[in-house]
Amino acid sequence: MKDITSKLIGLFKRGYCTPQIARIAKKIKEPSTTIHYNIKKLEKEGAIKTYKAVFDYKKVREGHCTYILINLNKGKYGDPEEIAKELAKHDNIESVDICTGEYELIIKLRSKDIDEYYEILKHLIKKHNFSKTVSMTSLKQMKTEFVEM
Amino acid sequence: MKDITSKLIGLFKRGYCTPQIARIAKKIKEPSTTIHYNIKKLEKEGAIKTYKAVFDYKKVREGHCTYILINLNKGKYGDPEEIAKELAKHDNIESVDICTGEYELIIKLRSKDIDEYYEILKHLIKKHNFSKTVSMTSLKQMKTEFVEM
DNA sequence: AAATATAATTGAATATTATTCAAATATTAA
DNA sequence: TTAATATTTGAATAATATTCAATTATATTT
Repeated sequence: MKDITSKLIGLFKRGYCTPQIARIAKKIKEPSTTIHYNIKKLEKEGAIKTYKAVFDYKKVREGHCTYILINLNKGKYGDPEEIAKELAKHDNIESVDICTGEYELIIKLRSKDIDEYYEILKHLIKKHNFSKTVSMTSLKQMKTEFVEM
Repeated sequence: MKDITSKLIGLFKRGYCTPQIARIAKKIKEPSTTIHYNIKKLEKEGAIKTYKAVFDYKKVREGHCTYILINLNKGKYGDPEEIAKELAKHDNIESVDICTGEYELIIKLRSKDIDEYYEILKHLIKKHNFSKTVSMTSLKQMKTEFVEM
């Protein structure tokens, strides 16, 4: 066996998809060349970042999902934006936002299970020296990435 | 003018895209028929929910982004799952999770600006009778839907 | 208001890509 | 070991995206 599946999941997580121009043309009853023109325009303007897949994350071994509110340690440990950029590179982190309110950062972390979640969080706290974290684990995901589950 | 753009954004928010089989085949150096077979399998299993676009949300009039932590009013106002399902239908809400911790729900809300955000939140509080909400507005979105910004 | 420039729409032709099918190979179950 | 099932693959076909040139609409300038 070649395990093409996991390669596909990796690629689809952030790209390797494309619009269905013919289907859209039928749907909104316009010529496909018009649709094509307008899509290319959105892409050139940078309004569209990428085309990607949305998964049933339980079925792709990322069923555990936690929102983590983070307080950073001020001073010598680098500025929040740098830390946020670092976090954004992590493959298990779906989103990273610098926020208003009690916490400086909010991240959404997906993992296989609670054990993997714990290992990742432990590692992140150590690496970036967070002064405080509050975790909210999802018991039921009703909607993700604008897609109802 | 036909304003095809806003129709496209609406459709791409949750679908009307498809995998690029030929490009994947080149990338991982396997025959495109093999890629095709494996993708169809993932789709049949329900592992892939949809293919969609990710936007630069500032450029599609959804630049304001807030995480809202919610406490529900117990009792007569319906169970959390029903409310979550209702919220999930809302077009400005990117995600809805039922959570552990101090708050029962966490939602991610995208709007044009702070005024629209305020109107939507006011409406939601009134409609679903939340007992408490805490808002964390994103000052900078470093990553969304697994896509770095 | 007219003239000009720019942007958007569209049909026809072409290039690219997905899909189907049948056969071969590999894996799993009996 | 055999039979059943799942996966891989090349060749042929069907469907789709893309290019191009022409038309129409919109915005800008005089």
